[in-house]
Amino acid sequence: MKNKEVVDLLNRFGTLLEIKGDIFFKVRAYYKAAEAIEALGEDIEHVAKENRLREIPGIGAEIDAKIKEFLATGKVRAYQELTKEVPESLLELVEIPSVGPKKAKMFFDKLGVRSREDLADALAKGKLDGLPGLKEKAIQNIIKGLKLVQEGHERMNLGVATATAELIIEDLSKLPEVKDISTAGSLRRQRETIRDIDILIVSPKPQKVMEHFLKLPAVKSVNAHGETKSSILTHEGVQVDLRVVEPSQWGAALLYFTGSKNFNVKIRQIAIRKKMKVSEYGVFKVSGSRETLLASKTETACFKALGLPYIPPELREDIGEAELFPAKGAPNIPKLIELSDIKGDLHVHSQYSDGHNTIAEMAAAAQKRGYEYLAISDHSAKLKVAGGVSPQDLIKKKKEIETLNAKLKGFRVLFGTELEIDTEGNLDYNDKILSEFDFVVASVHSGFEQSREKITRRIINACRNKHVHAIGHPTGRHIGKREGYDLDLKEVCKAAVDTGTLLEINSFPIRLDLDSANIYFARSMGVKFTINTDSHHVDHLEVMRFGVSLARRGWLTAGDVVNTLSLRGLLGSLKKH
DNA sequence: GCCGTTTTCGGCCCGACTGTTTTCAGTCG
Repeated sequence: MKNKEVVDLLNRFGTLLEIKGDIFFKVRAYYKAAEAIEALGEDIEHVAKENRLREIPGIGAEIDAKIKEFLATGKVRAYQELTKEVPESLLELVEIPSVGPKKAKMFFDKLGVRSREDLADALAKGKLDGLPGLKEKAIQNIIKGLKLVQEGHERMNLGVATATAELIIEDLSKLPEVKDISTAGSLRRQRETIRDIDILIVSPKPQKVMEHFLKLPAVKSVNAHGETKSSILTHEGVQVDLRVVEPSQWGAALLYFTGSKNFNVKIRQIAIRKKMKVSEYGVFKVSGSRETLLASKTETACFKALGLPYIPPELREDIGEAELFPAKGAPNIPKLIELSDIKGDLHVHSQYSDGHNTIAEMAAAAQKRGYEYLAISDHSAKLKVAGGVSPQDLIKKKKEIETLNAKLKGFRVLFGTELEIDTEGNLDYNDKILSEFDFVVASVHSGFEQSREKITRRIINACRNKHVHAIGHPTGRHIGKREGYDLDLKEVCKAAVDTGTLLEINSFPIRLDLDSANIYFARSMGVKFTINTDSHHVDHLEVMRFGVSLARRGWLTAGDVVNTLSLRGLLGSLKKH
């Protein structure tokens, strides 16, 4: 999939135009197109080949042509022309906090600064002194920003962000002045990766809350602090933004700070059409210069005032925008899956392969979570680095599970495997062995660099085996480490639907694979899913919440996910041998 | 550059904070 490359290209295009000083709406058109493709889920090369790019909202004739040129030649002539005027390396400059397109342009025009290195050099030589609109404080901020960006302020995964936020929320919640508290922003929308943590608080005494916040032990430095808004950096380099609002503004503020940015734009456009206005202070009726407050206390009331149903935070994205804001009529919001719908986990490891805990320990932990079943899906023999289970040990493992099941009440351990799909697309165990398992999830752990055709063929081959129930972590990505392998997801979805094979939503925070855009796309193809944790420790069972969030972001209902079924229902729904 | 139950031309979301300013531009979300 070249989606990410196209997204990068369009974002770079937009930023370079912005530095050049082109009109803002043109710049935004590029950003909007990039966001639309990020939410696509489908392989952009497919879409381009079938000449459907212009069906994507935000892509018109110009960007359509540029994407096609890029896919065909790997280059875009207009982009190369642009970089002659505005060097590509200036993109490094706008990544520095407090340096935007205007300053980047000024540094380039007046000082010939082309990169972060140049800027550091110019700073050291005091060349920024005397530039218009730039005094001591601003220069200090640039120095700080430069240091920050050199240390790396990467997006963190949902697991890390959640842990950080929950610590801070726990601390702030103890204050009697804090009446209500919630995450906002991308964390509340449960995006797979988070840059900054947003926290919203209701308090009649904002000053007290702010004072306490700025003195939290986690705080390393303060970026900004005002009466209602402050921003800090933790020792781990995580930016946390806090807003404090009046009780009467809770709903409007929560709606606003949850975003996404494009979602806010969208509902404001709707408001304008209805002669209304939406801000973080409420939904207002506008007539002439008069504004009358219609709603602000709860999110539900704000949506209602706009003539919309309640839209869960996970859906406030570009994904599914066409369903969310249909040209005619009201959005039809499905009843999304919830964590409490999950009745079991079908992909966890035990000491038989590379897990830390015994089967009995894993089972006890799962039962404690209220599950009805747990499939112990250890690695298959070939994955030696992860202690793959030999055929001889499988016999022992199956016996152990049978003995344990005889003792357990209202709970069943399933005999599973995470089956290796080898570099040629062969499966690790033979059909006779495979027929013994209750559950088989087949995964790719090798040959990541192979061509799209080859990897796709390997996975489709696994789908075609009648004993394979699911494909594990289908794209193989590791957030922050490596992209997934080059996969033709559409073909895999077709094969999955044809053969009744499930696609896994892997909840482990560094995987979160399929991602939400992929899930939304696969759902549209008719795929069914299983949400698993890939736990290697009893504590990992907890990450199921992230998989469910992902499923919600992909618009899934409980009916789309097999491990919401009772044990009987599950066994009945799995591919027949 | 995109888009159309206000429009094929003329619009395109809204506000806080900072640092520099004597009224506002730039940055950020």
